[in-house]
Amino acid sequence: MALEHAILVSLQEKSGTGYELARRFDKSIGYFWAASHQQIYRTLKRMVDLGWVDVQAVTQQGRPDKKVYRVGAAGRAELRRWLAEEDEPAPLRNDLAVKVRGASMGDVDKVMEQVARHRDRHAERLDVYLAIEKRDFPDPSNLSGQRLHQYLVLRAGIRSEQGSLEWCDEVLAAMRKDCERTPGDE
Amino acid sequence: MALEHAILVSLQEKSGTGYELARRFDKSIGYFWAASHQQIYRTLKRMVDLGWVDVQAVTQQGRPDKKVYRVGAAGRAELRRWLAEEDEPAPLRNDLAVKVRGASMGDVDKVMEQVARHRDRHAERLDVYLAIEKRDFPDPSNLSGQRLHQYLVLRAGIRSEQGSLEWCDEVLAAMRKDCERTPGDE
DNA sequence: CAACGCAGTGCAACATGTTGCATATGTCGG
DNA sequence: CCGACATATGCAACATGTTGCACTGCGTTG
Repeated sequence: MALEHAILVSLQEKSGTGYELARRFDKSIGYFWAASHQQIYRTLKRMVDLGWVDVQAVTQQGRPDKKVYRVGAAGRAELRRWLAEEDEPAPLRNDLAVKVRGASMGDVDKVMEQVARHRDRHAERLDVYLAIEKRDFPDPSNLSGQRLHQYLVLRAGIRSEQGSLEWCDEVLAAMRKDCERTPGDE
Repeated sequence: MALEHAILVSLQEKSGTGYELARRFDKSIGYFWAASHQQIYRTLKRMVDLGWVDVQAVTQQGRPDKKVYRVGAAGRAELRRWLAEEDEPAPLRNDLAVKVRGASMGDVDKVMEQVARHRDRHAERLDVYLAIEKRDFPDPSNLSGQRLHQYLVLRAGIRSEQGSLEWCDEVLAAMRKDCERTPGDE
């Protein structure tokens, strides 16, 4: 598992509260590892028990108190261990593909609508990523170290969305053509 | 959720036992929706309780008895309902990307080894998919209906593996170049 | 003959993720 | 002034997925 590890990476980049982490997981890190705030709070607690992170309560005025988390020595060791660990690519879970495979068992048009909707979502995401690329990494060939790694992860997001988008278009084109050829039946 | 629905699609294509389903989920359907046999047995039981599928016990000689599952009317209705249902693309969970993002917090070379291993895995998968494409769909432009849908799902697998592979190569190239430029430090 | 793999079903315990709710305070707009 | 929104943390119940084990009986291989 890796939510702990995603949190370690994020906290190592910058210490912060559970709340702040939750917001990071709504953007940047969250683009390739999703997590809700409940999951984050629960996991942070466990990580404190494991000794991976240290907490520091901070009393605030005008705002609720907060707890700042920092990666400790044990956390850094665990992170290094995990980074070097061998693991297999996670098996796929593509529900839209399941729908396409079963399309003829229901309303084909409705399935095509779903594909079109996903297509648009992927296009939106892609726009977001491309905007970030343009804004934050205008000259990618000169990046190095941590900045380079951040850029490469963004590239994963871009490629992934582009791939999904193109597949949706391929599906729509093929299914439209098939509808024309076999009008009204199936 | 969709394991039930993936099972409905698979059973609708062809009735069978839990064991047979488990093997299908090790190939074809399983290429885009993974499931273990325990999950499948448990889910089949629930689907019987829901009235979506019918069971028929078959006593065999020389082999353990088996239970053949068939999609019933309620199951077909549920499948049609789900196929038409709107849902959002699932959030990403890319642990390799997390490792790349955190690479400089550990042994960069080890992370590159992981990327290279994933690269090879994706290349293997891609070969499998391309072989299936060649064998089962030599002339894709003439497909229609269910066969077309099967083909399109295979295309999703091909595109996905190709995308992952290319990303791994991009990462390896960029990180190697970065290592040469900043030898020994960081 | 023992060990292993295939066919076949299943439980129990655990890990992880989701959903809904609870709680507190300050600011800002209508 | 009231409600919405941001800040900030958390529990409880549930759904889903993972891991390890148990049991049967046949055929093959060492």
